[in-house]
This record gives sequence, C-alpha cells and structure tokens, in this order.
Amino acid sequence: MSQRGEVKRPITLADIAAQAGVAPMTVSRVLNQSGYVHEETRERVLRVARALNYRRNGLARGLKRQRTDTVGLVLGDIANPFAAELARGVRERLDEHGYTLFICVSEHSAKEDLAAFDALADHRVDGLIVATRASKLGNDRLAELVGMGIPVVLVGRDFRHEGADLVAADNHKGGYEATEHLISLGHKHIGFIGITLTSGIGLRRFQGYLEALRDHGLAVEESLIVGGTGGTDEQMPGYSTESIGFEGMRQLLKLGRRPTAVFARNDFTAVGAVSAIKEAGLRIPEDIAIVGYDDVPLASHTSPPLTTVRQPTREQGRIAAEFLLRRTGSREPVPREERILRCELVVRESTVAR
Amino acid sequence: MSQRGEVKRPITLADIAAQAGVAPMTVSRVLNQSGYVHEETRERVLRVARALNYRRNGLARGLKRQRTDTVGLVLGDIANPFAAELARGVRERLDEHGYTLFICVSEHSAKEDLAAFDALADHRVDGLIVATRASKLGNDRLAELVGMGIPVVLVGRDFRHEGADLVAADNHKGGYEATEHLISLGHKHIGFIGITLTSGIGLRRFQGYLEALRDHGLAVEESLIVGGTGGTDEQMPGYSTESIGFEGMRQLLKLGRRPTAVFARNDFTAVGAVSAIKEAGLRIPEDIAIVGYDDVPLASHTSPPLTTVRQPTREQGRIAAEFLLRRTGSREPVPREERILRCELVVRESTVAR
DNA sequence: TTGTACGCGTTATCAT
DNA sequence: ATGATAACGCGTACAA
Repeated sequence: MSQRGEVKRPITLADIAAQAGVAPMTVSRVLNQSGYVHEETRERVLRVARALNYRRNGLARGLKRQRTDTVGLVLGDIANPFAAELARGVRERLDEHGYTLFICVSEHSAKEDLAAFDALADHRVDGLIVATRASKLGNDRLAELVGMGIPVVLVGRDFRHEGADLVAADNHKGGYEATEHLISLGHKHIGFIGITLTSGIGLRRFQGYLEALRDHGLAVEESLIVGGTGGTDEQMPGYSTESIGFEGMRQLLKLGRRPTAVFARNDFTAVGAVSAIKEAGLRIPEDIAIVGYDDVPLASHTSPPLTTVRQPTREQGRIAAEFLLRRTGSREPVPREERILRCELVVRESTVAR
Repeated sequence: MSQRGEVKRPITLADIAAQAGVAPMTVSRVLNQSGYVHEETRERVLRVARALNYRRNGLARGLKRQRTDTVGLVLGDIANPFAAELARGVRERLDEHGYTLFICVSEHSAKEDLAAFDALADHRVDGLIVATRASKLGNDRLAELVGMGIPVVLVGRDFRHEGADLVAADNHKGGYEATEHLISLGHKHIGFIGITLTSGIGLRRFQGYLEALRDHGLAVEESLIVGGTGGTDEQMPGYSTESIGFEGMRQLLKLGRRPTAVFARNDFTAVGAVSAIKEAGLRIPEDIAIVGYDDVPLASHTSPPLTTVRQPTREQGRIAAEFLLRRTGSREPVPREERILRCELVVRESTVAR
C-alpha cells in the first residue's frame, strides 16, 4: 500500500466503499438516501462512514450537481440592527427549504461589494440577496451576474434591474409621515438630522421630510438640515450614528432660532440628539420634540420613549427569500417582482402637541 | 453541434480556450497569472474572457487545489454589537491575506451551530472561527472537525480543545472590577441583572460579581440577583436584552430593601434597567448607581452616560484571524495558543460615591 | 439491489 | 511558451 502521505487526507466515498466492500456509488446512495439499497448494506456503510468521520465534499458535490443549496447574503454593515433582522427573516424562510445562508459583509464599500458578489458567485451560490448601498460599480456587476442567470434579489437598494426582484420599505412615505406627525402637533420649525448623500435610504427619508414640509406650506430652512459625514469612517461602526445625532443636534442648538422639533434619520441618531438636548438642559418633548426611524428595541427604553417609524424588517427578509426561492425553483425565466412595504408611525413620548 | 440546451450554460475555461484558439491550460495560466504566457496570447485570452463574461468556478477550483481561500465565521447572534465588531476585526486581517469570510448565524441554537459547522466544513473552508455559545453537541462536532485537520479558533467560547486556539476577554475579571468599583464607592447592596445559565460569558461576569462581593466581605443576597429567561426566545433579537433589564430592575425595585447599585450583564440590559428606574421616579446615580458591560457606542449617549466595562472586541477578531492564519499557513501541526484579553472599566456618570 | 463509466471545471505535472 | 493528460470527489445514466 502507498500509505506514505502521513498528512491526514480527508475521507472520501471511495474510502468508505473500500472498507465496506461496496462501490462508491452505493455509498453515495446510502448517504443521500436516494435509490434502493439493501438494509444490511445500508447499515454497514453508515457504520463505516461514521467510524471514519466522513464529511462529504461540498465542492465535488456542487460541481457535479450544478447547485450548492446555498444562498449568499451581502450586507453593508452587520452592526446595523436592520441587517440583523433582515438576515433573520431571510434565514427563517431559507431554512425551511434546506438552503444554507452565507453572509458577506462589504462595510459599505463599493469595492468590497464587488469582492463579495464575486466570491459568492464564484462559489456558485444558488442565489444572491443584496442589501448594500447602490453604487455604479456594484450595479454593473450585479447586472452581469443577473445576465449569467444567477437569481438576484435586491433589498432596499436604490437600483432596479429587469432581471432582479426588489423588496424595500417605503422610506419616502415613512419620512413623510414622521414629518407630518410633527406638523400636525403644531411644529413649524422642524429640523432634520443625518442627511447623507451617499445613502439611498436616508435620502428617501429626507425627501419625505421635504415633501411633507412643502405640502403643508412650510418653508424649508437649510440651516435646520444637518449632516453627518458621507464618507466611510473606518473607525466608526457604520450604523452607530449616535455621534452624528449628537453633533448634529449641538449644531442646531446653536442657531438663533432653534427648531422645536427634529426628525432624525434613524433611532441611533435620535438617541444622540436626545443626549445633546439634555446636555443643553432642555426637555423632551416640551422644548424639542424628536422622531426617530426604525423602531429598534432600544427605542421604547430611552427616556422619554422614542416616537419613531417602524419598518417591517424581518418581513422584508422573508419576502426577499421567497422571491429568491421562486427563481431557484424554476428553470424558466421568472418575471420580475417588486414589493414596497409600508412603514408605520409609532407614537411614544418624545413628541407631544405644542 | 449539440447546441440544443438553450439554458444559459456558464462559461468555462474550455469555452474561452476554444474561442481564443488555445488550450484550457493556457487560459488558466493567464487568468491566474501563473507561468509564462506570451504577451500576445495573454491579451487575446483576456479579451475573450471579458467578452464572454467569464467567472471562474470556485467549486472546481477548490476541488482541484484542495483549498478555497475561504474562512467561515460562526456567530450566535448577528444583532449583537460584539459580533459585528468581532467580524470586523476578523475581516480586517483576513482580507490582507486574500481570504474571503463567509459568516453563518446560528441564532444561539446548538442545532443550528452544528448545521453551520457542517455547511462550512462541507464547503471546505480553509478554517473556522467560532464565536457561539458552547454546547455539548457543538463541542463534540468541533472536536471532530479539529480531528479532521480543519483549523479552528474559538472566540469567547467556554470550551477548550487541544487542537483549537482560543481568544477571549477576561469577563470574570471585568465583572469583578465592575463590582469592586461599586463597592469602592460605598455600595453594600449591589444587585445583578441578567443572570442566565446558558451563557458562558454572562456567567463569567456574574462569577466576578460574586467573587468581588466575597472578597470585600459583603453578603450575597439572592433576592438581588435577577434573571432573564435562559431559553431561546424566537421573537426577540438575542442580544437586545433591554426588556430583561427593564423587567429585572422592576423586580428589584419591589424589594423591601432595594439595592443602591446594580451591575447589569451588558449595556443593553443596563439601559433597560435605567428605563425602569426612571419610570419609578428615582434618580441615577443618586438613588441607584448602575454599571453596564461592553461599552457599546450607545453607552456614552445615554442619560446619564453609562459606566461600563469595555472589552477589546475588534482586537479579539484580529487575534482570532491571526491564530487561524498561523494554522492555514503551515502544513505541520501547530501548537495551541490561547489569549485572554483584559477588559477596562470606563467610569462615566451612572456611578458616583455615596 | 448493486456496479461501471463518465463528466462536472479546474489545475499540477510532465512533455514538447 | 504552450499543450496533453490526469485527477480532485462526487452523482447521473445506464448496465447488470
């Protein structure tokens, strides 16, 4: 026997077959529970397989079967509670259908987006769910993958492609309703914190804010709109925008006529703003009312509890998974689907009628 | 030609080779930049490859090369800021070495842990970093994988194996120091919120708490130790333990003699506790002091800013990656390494001398 | 019920 | 500088 290679070589079907005195094919049948195998043979094979600690080779298997029972999920930022909930929804559905989910994180960089798409595509995932910010590079590459016949579903991504499904929350409307809520409470000077030009989602919310102001005959005051760097800050967890909220609010408080209400692009930004307001010795909501966005678990435990806009995050994940399954499930081309989900205003104690 | 199959078949090296008038091997050389290829040939091949939108088949490639340049990271809960930071640290190092990171989430279930290990192992990742809660099933399976020669690094997991490296934060000491801090401020009745029996990490912190009490001659009062369900609550994001903190604190407030200080197992739990304290009309830190754990970004923006214990999370990720690279890098068996990192008490305004 | 032959797409190795 | 061959580990298709 040529047993020189002392390096632990992974066990293969052939190894099992040899020890069990059958053909590799029989072992395959046993392990995949396909075809007929004599009960006695079956047990013998299983015993050997277990004894040798066999693990099947997914590469060879995938290569032969032309599918891997695997789905890739590309996330821009794993620290984002939205991402977590989304992943949960996706997994929930995918699990039921025997798919394994591989998550790649791109840290909101277009370059890493590409890397993630490619890595996943190269490893022949059966489908791809993408929930990162849109970029020219990324969109083009996605188009290529779609062209190659890889099922792709976009989540909350500002990019449409005829071959890829889309699921998103109606952030525009959500922003509109948050703002309208403040207006209906009698506010006329409403600030916005967290404007960024790079993020499609934030931009949508901001547009809703603008539209609500206009629809109700309120002037848009540029000084009431404050930012947050658009760039990718390596040090800072992408979504942990407490600092943006804090700095932004400080800026607003310096104004000659400060806003009586503020709409923050997300709950963390809102928390940062709350922190700045308290630091200045002002009260919420009496002096300044505040609305967040997302309804993260934290939102109901701040003081005061935060009025916010809830988006059906897990639901988006579930739908994304279902859209994908539709595609992996059929050999024929599948017509594109798009689903925009409603957001819901959750009124708590950080807003009150003037 | 048997060109009947109208289904878009993925482009292969052979397709490119045919169109470029060379052998597949040459194409491989060009695409992998290995070996000598005439410049002219090279360009022709590249042109064809680009025109056909070629994507290499990672399965075939991995099968042949016996490595995939891929590392798996198993996380118990993606919503946990700890997990996010950890992943960031891991990626940071792995990227530099050309590895792609695939993340699997197990939602803190031992069964899903196994599924993740297996999926990753089957797809022949070059290594595995595991940061989920320990379980009998999981530990056994990990031992098997280690036995098969797969490089494994454990992060903050309460399980030691001679073939797997370990990196963790010193949660015991952190819990000790948090408690000692409160003691040094004059507190004698110190509560603990968030005891769970299933979580190794939480347990360590709790043990530190107990030890500090004992070392300073304080009695352990069982009524001051409150819980949080140990089970897996499907509806609740795993780490979002605001509710546990909230409910736990309410319970403590009902006591005849309530604690003057509380140590919460993590910052979110602390935030929930803060919320309950305020609801009861009490002040922090005057009436009740509170210490959290983790120093999440939020902690410095609560009111009052939270005293907490910071653990070097990203650093743990980096080290885990380095431990892994050590193993993937060498054919020989590598001696086990273990690194326990110090935590650091961050004193803010939620604690003050009595 | 079991086995044989072949191919999935790639690369290592040797030959030219 | 390029090509032919074989093999990675598995499953499909067919034969026995």
